[in-house]
Amino acid sequence: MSSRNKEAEAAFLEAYDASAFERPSTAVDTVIFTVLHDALHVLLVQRAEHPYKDCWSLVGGYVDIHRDRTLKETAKRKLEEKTGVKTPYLEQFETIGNKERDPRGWSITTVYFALIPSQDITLRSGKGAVDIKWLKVEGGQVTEELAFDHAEILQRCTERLRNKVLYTSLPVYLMPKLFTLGELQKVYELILGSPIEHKSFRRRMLGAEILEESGEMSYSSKRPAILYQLKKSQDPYFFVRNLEAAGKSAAGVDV
Amino acid sequence: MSSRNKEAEAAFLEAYDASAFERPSTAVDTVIFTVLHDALHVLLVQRAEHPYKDCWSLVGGYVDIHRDRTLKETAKRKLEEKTGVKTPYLEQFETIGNKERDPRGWSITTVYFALIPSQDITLRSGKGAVDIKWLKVEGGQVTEELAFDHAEILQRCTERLRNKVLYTSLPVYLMPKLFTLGELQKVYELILGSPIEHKSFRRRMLGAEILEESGEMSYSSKRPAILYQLKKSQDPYFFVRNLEAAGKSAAGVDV
DNA sequence: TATATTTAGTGTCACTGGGACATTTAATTA
DNA sequence: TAATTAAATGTCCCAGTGACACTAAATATA
Repeated sequence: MSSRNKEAEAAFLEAYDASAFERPSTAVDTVIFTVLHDALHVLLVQRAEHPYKDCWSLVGGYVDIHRDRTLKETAKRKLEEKTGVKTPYLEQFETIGNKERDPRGWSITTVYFALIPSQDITLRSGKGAVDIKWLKVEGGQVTEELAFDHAEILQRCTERLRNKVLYTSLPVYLMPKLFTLGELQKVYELILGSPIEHKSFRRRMLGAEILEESGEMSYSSKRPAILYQLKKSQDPYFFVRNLEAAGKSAAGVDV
Repeated sequence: MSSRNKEAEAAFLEAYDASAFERPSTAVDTVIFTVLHDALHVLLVQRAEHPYKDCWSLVGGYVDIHRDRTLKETAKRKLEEKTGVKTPYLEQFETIGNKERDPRGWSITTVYFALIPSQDITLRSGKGAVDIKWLKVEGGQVTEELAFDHAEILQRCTERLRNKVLYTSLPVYLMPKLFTLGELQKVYELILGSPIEHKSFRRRMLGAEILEESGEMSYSSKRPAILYQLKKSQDPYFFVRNLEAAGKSAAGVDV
């Protein structure tokens, strides 16, 4: 539960001089996904300052025109500060700009989404944040109340992820270096929310020629499985043909 | 030929005080496509002011935080000012933000792309533009030198359009109210740059259930053709299954 | 040691969508 | 009246994939 103090926030906004700017504020927010305990999770930080003080929000911040050379650099910088991950799968999702989303006035945020494996990550709150944590995403939603329009962003972004997973190999970026096809399939199923016929799945993944056998095997309880890895210098993005009939209407289109 | 005066521009930039802003400038640019004389065209305006004075550029401008409620409204306003079209197919393409794209300093532009039928359009230069015209797009390029990074934007946006045309019905937004399947197929072929098998094309378009017979016929020289129209309240966006094998790597992904 | 269990991985069939291409249809024009 | 041309349909075949049965290889247990 977040404990947003509406009165303190009102006082803060009272003192805030929005008319000082003729330009919208420009931020970057990143929806950072990972798979944890067999569920899709998103990284959230608890805000240390007004507005939405103490509320949870996506990882993001203002573009720093002195430090950042590009928008994407802003996203990478914030992401690395929080997770230590330097080379995530990072894709621009959409840009939202309007008068209402931030009580301080006209603001623009460019939303990225990142996919990172949950291994080897040590979360750091850093300045500007009280706390930081992974939260389970179910049906595009999270149990905490989110700051600004972040709930809506998360919803749309999750839909986009699901939509892309139908015809791409994006989930490989949620996997550790080595993984079995069974493990990969589980991640697909967990994002899509429905089981996939395993023979078809193997046929498609192997047919896409984006994976290669690592030479090692996974010795769990039962029959060992081949450990695969992403081929070197593989495009970060590629089609794997349709998984079932793709829905009629497309997600992620700004109409 | 544009006649950009580099010395005058240098003087202008000399006088320009970039340090007055701690925020990037925020603009919207729209790649407005149409089909004219059996070729894909893009709408360009000739700049009246520095920088890139007299150069041709995409239709766009700064977000006006007093007039515009949303980013998309900025795009629509500019587009209507130039073409008179109020309800184009308008989709957000991508946002580019960096230090170098504008000589005045850090700038962000959100790029939209619009599809409009070439009928019923009367171009208006309006203020800020010396001239305005449609220019043929060939291989994602145009014969004029474009301002800022607009040549690159056009290139990428054209690629995205082509990619989408492979599996969507977007070209219907380039058509007049009534059109025959033959005419629609020509537009597909012209964007894709390769012929499409006509039986498959009809099967797909009619199978998508997005068109309906208007009741009227097109009486040209030979056998008359059924005039179709877009179904009322049709999603502005929908899949029509694959046209041939979709390429391996996806366009439009910000890596 | 033998058998059950479980997950990994394969074989194969049938269905579907779409490319290829031949055929028919309906108008105009010579 | 026949030729011409684009519109529209008929049909075949093939690739990709869902469905599902089957084999394989390890551990667990009797």
